[in-house]
Amino acid sequence: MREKADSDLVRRQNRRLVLDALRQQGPLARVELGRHTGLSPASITSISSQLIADGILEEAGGEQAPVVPMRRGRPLTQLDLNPQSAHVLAVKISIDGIELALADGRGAIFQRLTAKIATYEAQPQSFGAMVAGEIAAFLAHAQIPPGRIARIGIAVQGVADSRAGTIVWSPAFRHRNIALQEPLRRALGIPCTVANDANMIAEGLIGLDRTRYGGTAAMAFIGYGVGMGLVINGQVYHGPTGAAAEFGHMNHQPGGALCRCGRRGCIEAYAADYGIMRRAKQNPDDILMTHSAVPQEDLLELEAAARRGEARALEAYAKAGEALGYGFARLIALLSPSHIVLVGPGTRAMEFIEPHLRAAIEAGVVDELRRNLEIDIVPIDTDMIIKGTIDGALRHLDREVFAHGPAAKRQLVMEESA
Amino acid sequence: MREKADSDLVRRQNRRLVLDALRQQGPLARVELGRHTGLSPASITSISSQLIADGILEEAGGEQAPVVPMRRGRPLTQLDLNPQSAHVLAVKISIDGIELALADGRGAIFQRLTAKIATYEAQPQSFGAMVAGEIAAFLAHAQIPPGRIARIGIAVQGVADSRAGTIVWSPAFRHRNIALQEPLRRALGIPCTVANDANMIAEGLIGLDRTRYGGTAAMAFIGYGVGMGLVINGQVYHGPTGAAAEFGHMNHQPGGALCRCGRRGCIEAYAADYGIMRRAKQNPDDILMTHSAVPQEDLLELEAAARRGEARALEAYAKAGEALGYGFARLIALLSPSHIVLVGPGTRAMEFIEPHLRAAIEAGVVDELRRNLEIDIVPIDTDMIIKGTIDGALRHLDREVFAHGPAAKRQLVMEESA
DNA sequence: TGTTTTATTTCGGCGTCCAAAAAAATGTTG
DNA sequence: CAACATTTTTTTGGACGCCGAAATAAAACA
Repeated sequence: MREKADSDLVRRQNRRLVLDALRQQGPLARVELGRHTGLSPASITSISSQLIADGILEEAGGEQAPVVPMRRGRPLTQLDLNPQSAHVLAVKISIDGIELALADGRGAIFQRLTAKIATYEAQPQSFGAMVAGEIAAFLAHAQIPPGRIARIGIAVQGVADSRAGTIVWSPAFRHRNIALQEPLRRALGIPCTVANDANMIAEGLIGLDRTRYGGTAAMAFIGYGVGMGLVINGQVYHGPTGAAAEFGHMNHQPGGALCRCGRRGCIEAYAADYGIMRRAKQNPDDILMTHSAVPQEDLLELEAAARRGEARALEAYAKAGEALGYGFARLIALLSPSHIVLVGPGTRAMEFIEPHLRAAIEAGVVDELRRNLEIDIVPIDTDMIIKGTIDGALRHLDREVFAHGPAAKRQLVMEESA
Repeated sequence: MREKADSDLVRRQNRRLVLDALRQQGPLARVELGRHTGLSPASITSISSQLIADGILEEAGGEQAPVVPMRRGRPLTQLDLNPQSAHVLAVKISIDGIELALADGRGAIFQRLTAKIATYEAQPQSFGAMVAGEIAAFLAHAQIPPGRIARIGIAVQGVADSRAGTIVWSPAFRHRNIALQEPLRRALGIPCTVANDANMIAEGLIGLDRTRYGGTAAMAFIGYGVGMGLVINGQVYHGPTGAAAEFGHMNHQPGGALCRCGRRGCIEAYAADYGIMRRAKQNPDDILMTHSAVPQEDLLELEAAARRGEARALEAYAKAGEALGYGFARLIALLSPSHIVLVGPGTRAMEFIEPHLRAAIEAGVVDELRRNLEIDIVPIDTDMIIKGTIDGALRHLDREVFAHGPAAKRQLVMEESA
């Protein structure tokens, strides 16, 4: 509510409504678009024909299975996003690894690559250029000119400043404040977004089910770390500085267990892989194990131990549940979200964690505030970060580019009349 | 971004921009309105003349001191809100007391009343009618017909459901779920908002300084209880159920001190008047003193004791600071607001609380997240709740009524042409 | 009194929406 | 198989609100 309204805003908003409906629902006929957006058939005709002319939409080829084939009247002509409208690139950076995925305008991934890249010892001055190099090589190999890529989304563990386009702090890096947006823009000429990986999961979940998660929800990722994406009024919340929802580093216990971030008592220090493992092995609270990830075998063995009923394993999971539960209780007191979603490999052991988690929520927050709360545990999909990054990049494109329409339009009109 | 855009939306949005600018800046000339809103002079003329015709604005009488008197050119004609456009009523309900204030369309209070009213033993079925009775009597005495009141705002301690228009739980009531909106609408025919008192303080602070608090900020009230108003992207956050930002009942310490809400370890149980007093007197943590407010003399005496350096008083304030500080640390991890504002009588003892509060924030949250954080301690103004309630009601009117324009317009146009 | 300056209003054009009517494309039926 | 029914889509004409430019208004200055 800061922007002045004029016919430009009207066009932008309504074009975006049409694009949103198609992203959400898949191919739709014009009448259906009218129902979804509230616009009249006349307006839909006008908007969609412009979007088609702009190369953003296309009429679906007749091979589309007619859903309701036996009906009188003129058949529906489905409209869909034009996959050629633009390509987007999702980049996921983890400890000493980088994952690239190239998607078309509909979000379908058609090329991907996983590569080693030295992150932990990387220098802030040069890392951006290194990533740009990886991307350039990947695009060259895929035979896609960089100009076809409309946007790059980068997901990274830790604190990202999405405004400045930098990695503020990440467990994957020894150094701080690593710029990415600016080096990539310089090297490749492509705009880019840097975001926390959990925020991208939230972005993906919104794409999956907007009616469920489109209100106010908290998505917690539990695994090698504890992250969160916060959805407030249907938007992933980024906060004034572009860094927020650091649930993993929300304090649970003053002066408590040592966390990777250097503070004491963070939720992550109890509920991330390394925190659980540390406790299960009865290692002291104030010692951090190596910076590399906890081996998968060890985690599976711990789950097996818990299944056998071994007290130490159960106790470690209980403590994780308690830390998570009190964290959620505190979050609920502040925001009272309608959904809390748990995702990530850590949910494998949920049977041992959940009772303590729920008990802590009950002990920690007034009944009234959690009356309409649902807790969802979503099956693990390691690709969710990549998918969410692509979704987010495409929605950004819709909003900031496609909704505006081509800047050249006025000139074309003038040429015609001349 | 759910609403379809048409000329109706354009009118609404731009009328609202004009109203917002006037509420924020006071009287403005048309050119200045143009600068504030981004609209062209032609549009401002058109919009303002309609708003004047609707009785919402008026041209300021010449008695207005010309700010820049010696200037060439046609002098500015100031426009201002018409105080007669509507009246709003603010109601503040506290333990066994009710406060009423009647304000004009500019927010100036011109009539007020403080009365006793039995809240604690009030029945959920009848309390709404009782309040309606008080209001009717007040209006009769003020010789204002109820039809002149466009909106009632009710501020109450505790958890309010602003969607349902009820008091969900409040320390001022023994019973729960007390309906207000519906009884008032039935008895008086006036729409009404029920909100938490701290949210209304936030509303008032936004009105005071929108550039400072119009982004993302947390306003904490410290006094007989601990409340919070959360401003997210310039809007007071109400949450999906209409109840949120229950900072006072955010857990600080699992299994800790008993709180008025019945849970253990809430921040309020350490930082509200009764919590501080309990600790200073070394009463056990799990005993609640009477439900009446802590006497003012006792609080002043405790402050004096702290000033004399008495250990028990200092320790109680230290504990309060720690509870508040860790609460803020947790809040910052989630939302990283740009401002935290402390208001209320509890800030009188801030010199004893603040060092511990700041130490807890430092211990509890990564440096990066609090880099752009400012903590403001705002001088106590007991009237802030009333003022904020009025501000909120007027902004609601602007948005939902004045921005739309009269429904009769179409008919008028048709009559003219006939 | 005429000139300069600044504020406001008027006028004509533009872009987008919508309702209603027309056109298109197909199924149904005698 | 031609006329009718039904549904989708496009076309047409009118409304609304914005804007730029020109006109008008109201003062100070000279």
